[in-house]
Amino acid sequence: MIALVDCNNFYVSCERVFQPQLEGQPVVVLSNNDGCLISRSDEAKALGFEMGEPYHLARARLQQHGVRVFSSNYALYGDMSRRVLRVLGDFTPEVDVYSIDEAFLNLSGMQYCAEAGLEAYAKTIRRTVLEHVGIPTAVGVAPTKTLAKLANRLARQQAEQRVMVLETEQQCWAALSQTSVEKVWGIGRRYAPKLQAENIKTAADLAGASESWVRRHLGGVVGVRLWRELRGHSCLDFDPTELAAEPGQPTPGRHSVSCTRSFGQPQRSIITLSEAVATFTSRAAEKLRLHGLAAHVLTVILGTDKHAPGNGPRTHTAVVTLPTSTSDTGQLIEAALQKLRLLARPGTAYCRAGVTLSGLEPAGQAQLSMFGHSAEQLQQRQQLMARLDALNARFGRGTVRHAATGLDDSLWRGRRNLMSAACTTDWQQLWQVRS
DNA sequence: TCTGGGGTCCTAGGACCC
DNA sequence: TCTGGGGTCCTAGGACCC
Repeated sequence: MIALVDCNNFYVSCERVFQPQLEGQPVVVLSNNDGCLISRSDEAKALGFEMGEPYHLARARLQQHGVRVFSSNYALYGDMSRRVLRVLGDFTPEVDVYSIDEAFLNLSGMQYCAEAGLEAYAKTIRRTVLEHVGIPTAVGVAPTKTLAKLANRLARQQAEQRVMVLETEQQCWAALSQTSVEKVWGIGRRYAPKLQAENIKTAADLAGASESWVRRHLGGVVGVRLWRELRGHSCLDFDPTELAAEPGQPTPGRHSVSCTRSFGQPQRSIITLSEAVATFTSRAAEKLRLHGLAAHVLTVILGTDKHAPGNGPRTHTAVVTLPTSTSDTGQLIEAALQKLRLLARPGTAYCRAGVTLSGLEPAGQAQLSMFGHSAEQLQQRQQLMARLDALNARFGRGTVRHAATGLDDSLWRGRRNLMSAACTTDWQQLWQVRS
């Protein structure tokens, strides 16, 4: 059996932990660049605010209803997420982290812990996370990941306990018939109307369709996998995440690492674009080293205004294959800027840029003659990166950085005017209690 | 004026090669 | 005059998820 633990309205919950006066109040959290609403308290949902709604369109109504608005504070949310995962790790040795606010727990073989039954065990998980971290969760338990997601949705509708266990086949079918098909994990805005038109209204209707029908109408192998999962046959890998891993230990299963951002203002100057791309490359390289990985493919991305009329391509990409894999910021920046100069068209206004690193492999698979460096030079560069990361970890991101990232990011940096303090990860922003 | 970012997987067309 | 087929790489985009 698989449990899905989901921290509903996670970002709002994080803000509430340190500002308890927000409890019971309508609260929303914005995306990067203060662009859209990405987390809403139940009170804000009840007022009609939608997921992904543009902030500039919602602003007047938010003000009118006295909704508290926050820019996203990923330093805080990331740290709270790690705390939740640490608690979950006490309930099973196998935790598969799905996103910042969701994780699958493998409960097979945990019968001896769950003697009082899976429902009691799920309630204990929920209570413990709330007591230790202050974050509310919902827990769905079922035979497959897709059914656990479905159980989780139903759990959220429970008044108090927010736990739902689907153990028997009858329980699974009952849950499937209570769930409309567009709520199924993997059915998005394109497939939902198609299924409705075929008179498939509920998850049970879909599970009851024939395999060949599903293969034909639901994207081939992807649809069949979903269909089997709904019928209780596990098709999605359970891929335990190494929670205790020290930073720098290779993280398996990852295929790419990116850093892309929208600019506060459109940018035309190659100098500004270069500084932004160098900054994003540095950040991606940090992530790479944190996961103990090295990349041998780098993609530079430039995006024009995706909301402007016209049919031309909205993103332009250029791919570099590096001589060998690396996680060295300097080498990655050099490669990225070389490509950027070929990609950027003079006079074009770009609204977004980024870098994706792929072709990942565990770092340290000695890459001699990398960019013409000897083994000693290579070792020195690795030590340099380790020092850089240690300094930035201690004194804050960007304390020591490459000159190519520029001195002034105010031209291109996105807006984040409403941010709460990074009160669990930054000594300068510790939580203050006034008497 | 102002519309996120980070992922995965799949498909399609053009250029190029043999 | 007659103008194949298979492969790779690149770019772009679609679909889905959180």
